[in-house]
Amino acid sequence: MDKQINIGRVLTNLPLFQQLRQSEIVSLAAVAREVGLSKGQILFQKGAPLDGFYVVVQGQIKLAFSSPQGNEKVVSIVGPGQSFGEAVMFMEKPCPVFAQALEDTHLLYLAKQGIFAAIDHDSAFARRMLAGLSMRLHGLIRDVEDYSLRSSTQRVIGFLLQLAGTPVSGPIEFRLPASKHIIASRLNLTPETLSRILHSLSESGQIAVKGQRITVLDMVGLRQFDDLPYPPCAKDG
Amino acid sequence: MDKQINIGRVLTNLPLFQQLRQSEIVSLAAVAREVGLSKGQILFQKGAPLDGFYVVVQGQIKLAFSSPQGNEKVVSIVGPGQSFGEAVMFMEKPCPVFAQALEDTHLLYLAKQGIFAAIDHDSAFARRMLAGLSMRLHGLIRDVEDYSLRSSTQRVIGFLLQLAGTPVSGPIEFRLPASKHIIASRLNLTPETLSRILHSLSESGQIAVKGQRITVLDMVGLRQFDDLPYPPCAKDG
DNA sequence: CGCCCGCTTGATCGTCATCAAGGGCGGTGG
DNA sequence: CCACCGCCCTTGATGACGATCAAGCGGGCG
Repeated sequence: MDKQINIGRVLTNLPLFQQLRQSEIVSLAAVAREVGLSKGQILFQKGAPLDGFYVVVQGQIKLAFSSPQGNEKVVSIVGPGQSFGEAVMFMEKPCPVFAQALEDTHLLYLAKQGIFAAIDHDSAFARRMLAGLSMRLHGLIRDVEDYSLRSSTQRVIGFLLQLAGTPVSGPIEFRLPASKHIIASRLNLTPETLSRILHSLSESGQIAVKGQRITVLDMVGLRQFDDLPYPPCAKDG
Repeated sequence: MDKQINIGRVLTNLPLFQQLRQSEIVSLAAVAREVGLSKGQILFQKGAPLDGFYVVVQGQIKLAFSSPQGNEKVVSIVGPGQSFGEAVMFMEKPCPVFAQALEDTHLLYLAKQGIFAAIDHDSAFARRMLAGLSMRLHGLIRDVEDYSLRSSTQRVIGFLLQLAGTPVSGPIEFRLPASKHIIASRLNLTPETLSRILHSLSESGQIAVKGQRITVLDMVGLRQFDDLPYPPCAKDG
């Protein structure tokens, strides 16, 4: 296995650590541990304490919880360059979600001692952590907003538009970042409902679906397309 | 108006600033501004930038957003000693919610320059801010969990139990922290549904309701009471 | 070739929102 | 002190959205 990764290099490329001094990167790297997970493996269970946090180097981690009835709700899908677990680390409470690898995944584990040291040395780093957590918070508020006052179709549309990226005119193609039932859960839908919504969107000529491959035909049109199954004219035919 | 508040004293009593040196409290107090709001007044609109954050000295602030259709969803009800807006301040992005006084309210506004200075001087303060944001994040995740995989009855029960405080046996009485339609929105319910649920809970002998005054008759019983209108035996008669 | 898994499609059901009135309580004014 | 009004809250009837249950389909891989 010569796929040995250069921890310092990975850290340097993370947004969080972008402006850290080299010496600090080195000390962080010293407390970093590599973690390999194979697809389906659980990294930690809901309720576990965390003495550090994780950075995804390669692969994908899902954060989720499940109801007593066995239903599972995906809170977040974490990809390369992104991190998770900071909040739990700072809070020193049981983790509210569990973490599972969606594919073979390579992580870095950063123990809190190193992070605290970096905070002590460099208040700009502290600010960046604060900004990072704030972004995370913002994202969750968006989720709450979505779940609270948007229909399932609107959530799907929002999700697709987000994946499509910067609004340009003309068709855009991309892949779903995970299997459809994972996406469905992330959007608080059943797989059946997601399937029907994608179907109806493609029937109305807004998108094209081919497996995980989605083509948004017209971003502005899709954004307008708010819920209206048969809006103007043409109820017949 | 001799009801002049002592800013330093208020700050000292906040959990966030508990262990700050006196000198730091003084410099924070120097950048703090008092803000008075009367009931119903909007503090800031959704989308506004924030150059600092707020602490509630007295009164109540609701944080909410509203859909294009005019529906309003309360994200949080902030009471005395609690703060809000930190995340937006650190993020330097438009605020995802608007803030409105639920009653005549007295706030402290802390400009970010002062906070950043405190972070620079005292990394323990930085950690406490990080822990604070992490708690907030945790709370939002709980909300998402509630909305995603709990029924409306379960959400109401959870809310009541939280208000009831530490689990003791025997009846506990308390007041709802706001009018019922605000509570309903906070729980992602319509007022009608909340009313019906409270009614059914009191019919089943779990609670008693008198205006904003709630009596939980038995906390463990209520916690068990998960959704089951006719749970054990007796399907007949 | 055949199996398994992820996805789709159809039929039905439940939960909760919506629409529409009807109380009750507090506040104000006569 | 009583009458009136407005605001919450309640109660009832109905409907829609999305979940659930139950098959079918298709494609990748052994």
